[in-house]
Amino acid sequence: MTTSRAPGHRERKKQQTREALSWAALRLAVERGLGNVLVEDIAAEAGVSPRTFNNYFSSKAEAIVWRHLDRVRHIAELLRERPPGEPLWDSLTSVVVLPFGDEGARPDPEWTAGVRLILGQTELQGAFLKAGAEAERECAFAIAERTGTDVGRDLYPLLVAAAVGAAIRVASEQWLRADPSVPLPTLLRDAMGRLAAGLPAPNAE
Amino acid sequence: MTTSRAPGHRERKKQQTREALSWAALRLAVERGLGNVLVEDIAAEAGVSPRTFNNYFSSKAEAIVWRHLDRVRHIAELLRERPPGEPLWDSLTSVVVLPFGDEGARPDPEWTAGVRLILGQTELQGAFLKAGAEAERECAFAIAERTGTDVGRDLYPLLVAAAVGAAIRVASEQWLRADPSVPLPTLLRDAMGRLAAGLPAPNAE
DNA sequence: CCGCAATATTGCGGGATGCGCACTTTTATG
DNA sequence: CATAAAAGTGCGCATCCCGCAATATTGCGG
Repeated sequence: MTTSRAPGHRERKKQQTREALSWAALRLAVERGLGNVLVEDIAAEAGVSPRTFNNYFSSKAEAIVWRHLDRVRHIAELLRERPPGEPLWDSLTSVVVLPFGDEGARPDPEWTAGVRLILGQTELQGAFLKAGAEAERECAFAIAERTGTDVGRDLYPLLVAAAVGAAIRVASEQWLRADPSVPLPTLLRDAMGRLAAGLPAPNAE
Repeated sequence: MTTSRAPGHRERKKQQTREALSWAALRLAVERGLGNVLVEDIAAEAGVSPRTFNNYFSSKAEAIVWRHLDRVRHIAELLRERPPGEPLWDSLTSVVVLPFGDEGARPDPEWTAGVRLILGQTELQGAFLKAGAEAERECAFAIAERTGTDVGRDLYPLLVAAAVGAAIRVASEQWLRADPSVPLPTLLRDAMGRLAAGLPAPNAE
């Protein structure tokens, strides 16, 4: 649980194995389809026994989605590093955009394929959302610190975290769907801006 | 079993069976714990063969969560029935609160137990969230009609739907956690109000 | 540098699941 | 009433998830 006083070198290798497994799972699933990948294959790809796979992940889906979770998890940390004076929603927006590369940056085909796989395969969506929810809870704590609220009693921090999670999710979906490719950070900023503005109905026209 | 006398309502019986299965799954899982319930038991409880269970649901989790999905699904319909003049967020709030009973109403122990089970058991959360996401997509269409936007091109309707879904989720969790029981509709209104207000940081004090 | 204790990995095995396939029963239609 | 369509059923298999116990690896103190 507490990561602090470990000598690290052992934990390090574990994390390495975990990453290798997650990576292998994603790669195989992308290239030959989720249904045609056995746990056995993933383990082989990562150089461990099939049984070991389940020491790290309790399902294929969990393994594939883990990289995402790890990524979004950083958002909470990043949020804590923001200058305390900054308005909350400015912090949130910066922090949400950050892990997804700079505005004009590379799509990163590896990442794109992963997102496409996850959002496409029905069986992964559950795990994906669940991972997202976990990440949200961590963010909620950071938000609570920031706003002087209590995760246990006030609904505010969890609500904000969930809303932000929703924004990320929706922006990502739209990003994949967008025909003339629009940079994800742009979509994220748009979504966050609307949230902060109270999601007013767009003056249609 | 009741043979529906009216012709054509084969669909009716199917729905009936589906409901029986979902109901049985929920009931058994609540009373003896999810891990101690076999598909076989659920099927027996509903009076069909185990194989038939999988014709309706592809997992225990899906069966349990289905009732929830069915419930939330109505929100989209309800939204379409609102007077077109009403401000969007007023409509949304009404419609969100509606399926969960009136303000001062019954807790409905059956429902409470179900929610508690779903939010507690890790294995159900994925399915639960996935079902929620599906419901959100349906709501998005209703919102798009209402606001003259396009689900395929604009990110607005999906964003609003996802935010509303987040509000429902968070409010429900808080409702279970609340020590001096607070009515769920109250929490829902609170959450929706904050969303519509742009989730301003509460003036701490 | 060595042996010991903690921890990680592995193999085995069983219970349960999800689903394809073919067969039987029920229901709707002409 | 005959017959086709659709739902329910039984069987079997590939896979999965996990507990348990044995083994290998790692880190630490002497």
